[in-house]
Amino acid sequence: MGPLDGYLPYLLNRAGSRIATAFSEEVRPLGATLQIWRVLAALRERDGRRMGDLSETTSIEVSTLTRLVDGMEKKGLVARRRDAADARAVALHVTPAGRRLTQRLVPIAERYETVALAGFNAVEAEALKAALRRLYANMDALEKPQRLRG
Amino acid sequence: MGPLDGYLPYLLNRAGSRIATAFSEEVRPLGATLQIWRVLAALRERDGRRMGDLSETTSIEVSTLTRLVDGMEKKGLVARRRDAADARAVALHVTPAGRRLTQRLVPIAERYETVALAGFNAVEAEALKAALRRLYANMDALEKPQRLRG
DNA sequence: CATCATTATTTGCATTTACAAATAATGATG
DNA sequence: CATCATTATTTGTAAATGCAAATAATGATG
Repeated sequence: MGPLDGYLPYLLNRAGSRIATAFSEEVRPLGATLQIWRVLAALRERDGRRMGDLSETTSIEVSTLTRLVDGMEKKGLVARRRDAADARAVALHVTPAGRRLTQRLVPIAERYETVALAGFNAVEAEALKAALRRLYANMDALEKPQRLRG
Repeated sequence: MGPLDGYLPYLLNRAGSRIATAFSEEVRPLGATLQIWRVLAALRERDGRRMGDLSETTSIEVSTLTRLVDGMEKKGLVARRRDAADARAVALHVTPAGRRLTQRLVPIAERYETVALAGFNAVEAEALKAALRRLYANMDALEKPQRLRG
């Protein structure tokens, strides 16, 4: 393995960390954090998600998510409800206050995307996104082999 | 802003987290962690780096790095030395034990790169890396405007 | 050489994080 | 319907993290 800046996981982490740090700093005055934004963004896409689903989408470990949601509930941003279909599960719903905060965060998030992709044309930007999706899917190969059901 | 999976920072974090989690799990039996690997990899590229430099290259916050290095020193992987040129700075050096651990981690790291880029040809892989470097550089625009010196 | 602004690292401390174990509910199976 | 394996979430607890303040050393400046 040669220089760090030819190593993909390094480049990925470096870029991700830099966006994350800058974004965190920027939303702090609004009383938000990056993790809160991730949850709100996931619920904005689809409200009433379960904890497990939310954990998967946000890449936040479930036990961490539980406590993050505790805090968001205290702030009145979301509400836990027992899932109608399966009472083991908890469905999370945004409140009006949560929606208002989301509305303030979306433009910031959009700006980050714009800045990050400055100088990329539409084709290049889409190629990058496609590559990242592909990369994510490729990692299936390293997952603990799942027991087959049935 | 539309669906999450069209949002670049989301894709970036998702891919990065997935690699990070899998890698962490895999190196745990060796007594290593992802952060330890990051430090060792940076020192492998260039030994005797200062803490600040190391923090920048690894994306680990300096105060966190200090304590991480404390632990690595206790494990005998690295040694702190006062920087020759500037006694305010601390230069970090790998020990033989650190080198041995690095040698065991490199093949694992290489495998991660291979798996992540499965199905990419050389041109596509290089394009992705170039895009990530570019994206990282683009974030300069959001940095707190630095006071000019002189 | 004392003072002072600057830079590099460490420490204090409160919060966040993650693994593992505990709890809660489901859906068979007998 | 009691039992049991399975799935979803939470809790216990120790370690990692990050901001802010403290410490240490430098390099002018007088």
